[in-house]
Amino acid sequence: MKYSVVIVEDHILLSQALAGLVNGFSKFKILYLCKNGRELLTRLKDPKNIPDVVLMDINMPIMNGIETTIALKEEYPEVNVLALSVEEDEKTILKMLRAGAKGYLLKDTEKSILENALVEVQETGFYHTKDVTNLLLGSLNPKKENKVLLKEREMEFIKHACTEKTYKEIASDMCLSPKTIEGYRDSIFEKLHLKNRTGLVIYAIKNKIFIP
Amino acid sequence: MKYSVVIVEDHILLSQALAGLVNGFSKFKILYLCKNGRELLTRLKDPKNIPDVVLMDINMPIMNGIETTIALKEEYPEVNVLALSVEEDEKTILKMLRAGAKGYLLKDTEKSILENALVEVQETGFYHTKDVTNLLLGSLNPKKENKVLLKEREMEFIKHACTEKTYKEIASDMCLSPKTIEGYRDSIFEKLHLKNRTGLVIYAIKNKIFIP
DNA sequence: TATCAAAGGGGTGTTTGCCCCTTTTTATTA
DNA sequence: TAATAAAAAGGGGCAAACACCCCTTTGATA
Repeated sequence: MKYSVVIVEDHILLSQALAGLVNGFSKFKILYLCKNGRELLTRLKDPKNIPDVVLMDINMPIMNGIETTIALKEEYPEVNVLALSVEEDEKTILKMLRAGAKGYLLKDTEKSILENALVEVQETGFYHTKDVTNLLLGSLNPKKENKVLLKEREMEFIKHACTEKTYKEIASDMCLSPKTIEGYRDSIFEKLHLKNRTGLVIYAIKNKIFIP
Repeated sequence: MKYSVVIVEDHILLSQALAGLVNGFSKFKILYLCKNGRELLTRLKDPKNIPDVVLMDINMPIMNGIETTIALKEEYPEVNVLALSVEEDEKTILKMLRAGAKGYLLKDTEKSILENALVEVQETGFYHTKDVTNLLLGSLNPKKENKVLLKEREMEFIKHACTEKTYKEIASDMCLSPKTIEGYRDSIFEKLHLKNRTGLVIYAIKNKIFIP
C-alpha cells in the first residue's frame, strides 16, 4: 500500500508537474491537488480525503501555508506536513516549523531529494536539510529580542505611514487622536533608531510590514 | 519524430517535474535541462544540443530569461522560445516578447495548456493567451510618454530623498543650493502627482529607482 | 538675439519631530 | 480585594523641516 500525498500549491502547472513526479515514486501516490489552503481544509472534511502527507507551498493567496498548517494540525495532527518554498527567509522558515511542519524543502532541489524527504517524513517523522538544521541551531541562542518590540497597533500605524496621508489623516482613519499617533511615531523612532518618516517607510518595506 | 525541448529554469525541482510532463506529451521529448541562461548558451555550442523549443523561465540568477533570449535569437533564430513565469508585470512581458519569445505562459496554468502552447509555438509560430494579447493591443497605442520626463539629476536627487537626510543635507551632498533641491522636489511632485516625500519614496521603490 | 531650461532665492503656512506632562485602562501581585 | 504598576491614550508648546507660492540670474543654443 502506497502512502497518499496531497499537494497544496497555487501554481497549477507546478502542482501538476509535481504530481507526476510523486506518482513516479514507489512508495507514494497523489490523492488530489489543491490551489490554496482553504480548498484543502474544505476537502479534508470528507474522511476519505485525509492523506498521509501534505506537500505545502508557503506563498499562496487566500490562505497561506503557515495559517493552513496551523489549522490542519489543530484538526488532524497525525497528517505530516512537508513545506515547499522558494522562500529562504529565516523568519518564514521558523514560523512554518513552529506551525508544525515536519520538514522544509527548497524548490531548488533534486527530485531524488524530494522522494527521500517524503520517505523520511513519513517513516521517521521529520526531514531537514543541513541549511535548515543550522538555522534551527542558530535560533536556539537568539541575538536577544530584535523585533518583538513592535505592537499590533504600531504595525497598523506604520502601514498608514507608508502613504501620502498626514498624521492627522492617519489619526482619523485609525479613530485615534493625532497626539496618540504622534506618540506611536515617537516610540517607534526611538525603538528602531529612526530619524524621520522617510526612514520609517524604508524600514517598513525592508521588513515587509508594508509591501509597495 | 518528436520535437526536442530544453527547459531553462533555476528551480531544479520544477525543472525536473516539468520535464516529466513534457516527456508525457505525444509530440515532445526533453533534450536536457539547464539551471540558467549561461548554461544554455554553453551547451548550444554543440550542434547536437540545438532543440526545437526552449521553455524559458524569466527570473533566474546568473543570466535571466530576457538576456538569454536575446543572445539565443542572435545565434540561433530558428529556435522557438516559450516564456514561462509567475511574473505578470506588464513591462517584463513586453520586454520578453520584444526579445523574441514566441509565447508567454504563466506558471498558473493547466498542463494541457502547456502542451497546447508547445504545439502552437512549434507548428504555427506563436502562442498567446487572451491576457497577453490584450496587453499587446494596449501597448500599441501607448499613453504618450509616461516616464521619460525624469532627468538624470532628478533621478539622483530621488535616490538621496529615499534616505533619512534632510533636503539641506542632500543639497550639500549634491553640491547644490537647498533651493535648487526644493526646485527638483517641486517639479517632480508636479510631474508625478505626488503630495509629499513619503509618496516620492514609495514611487521610487515601485519603479526601482531606489532599491531598499 | 530671443528663448528656454537649469539653478538659485524670498516669504509663508503646514507638517513633522521632540520635548515635557496628565488621564484612563489594563494587568499584576501583595 | 485593594494597591500598584505599566501600558495606552491624549495634550501643549516649540523649532526644524517640508511644501508651495512667485520671482531673478545664468548659460547654452538655436
